[in-house]
Amino acid sequence: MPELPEVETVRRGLTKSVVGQTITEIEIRYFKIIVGNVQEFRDRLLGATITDIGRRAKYLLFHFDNGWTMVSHLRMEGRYQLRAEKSEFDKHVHVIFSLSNGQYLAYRDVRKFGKMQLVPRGSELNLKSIAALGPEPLTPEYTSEALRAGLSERRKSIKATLLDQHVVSGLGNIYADEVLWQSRINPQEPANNLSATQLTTLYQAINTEIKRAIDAGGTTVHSYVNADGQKGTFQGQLQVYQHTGEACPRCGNSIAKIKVAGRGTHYCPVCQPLNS
DNA sequence: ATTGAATCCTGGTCGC
DNA sequence: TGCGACCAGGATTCAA
Repeated sequence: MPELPEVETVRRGLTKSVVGQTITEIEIRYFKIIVGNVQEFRDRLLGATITDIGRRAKYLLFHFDNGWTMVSHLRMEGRYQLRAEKSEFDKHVHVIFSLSNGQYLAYRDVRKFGKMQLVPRGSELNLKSIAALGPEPLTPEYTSEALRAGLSERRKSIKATLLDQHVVSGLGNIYADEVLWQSRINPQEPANNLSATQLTTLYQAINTEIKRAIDAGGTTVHSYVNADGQKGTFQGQLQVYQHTGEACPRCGNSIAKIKVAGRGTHYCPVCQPLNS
């Protein structure tokens, strides 16, 4: 599942490969990927040139020279592919942009959970879903005080709270498990029950982990591949995610997998104990 | 206001 | 070998 580091990696790859390109044709094979009127989506992007690509948390923001911005969320398995021939796309490709350089930029999504939406440039941050996002790691808005305040009013588990994009944005199932392990916090610990030390440790771990993952080009799990077709390497640095039954790198005990808030959760029961 | 459940999807896995 | 049942999982919607 692409999280902030993976989306940032995709953003950088696409910035190199498609900025400056003009959309000459659009083929939409599965309409439900598009939020809003499909015909308007198509009409507004035909002839438009990509000027730059931004990002907010896990949302990609394709800015066009005609004043429109395409907001794209990859959800579970969405990814972009750049190919020389349309025939190279399989049945999971749902939207194909023909580019002025003759290449094709496609959106592929096996589970069809991803969404694309066109909004006037500058209004994307006002979208309900984006406006409600909490501060994201590695930005001035993400402070230890913001984290403390956000967690203090949540009684549900810290794992569920980290997945909730309203407190901190950009984390998903992989990095939530990893930062909790780094911080020696039990995933089921109520968010408002963290000690001051745990809060400080968690705050730092989130920044550090996200930065390291971005530097590594993200984590490649299952279907995730960035726009260049390259794989990120951060999976080699994961300590608990998908390491069920293996030895905890810190204490040697067995990594457990449980379900928290409906999500598979990996942790070490020995060095991530519940607070008493 | 917060919280939990249901929802969307398909490939993979399991049991027979 | 095949087939039905079940599951994962981010964000949204709805209900409590």
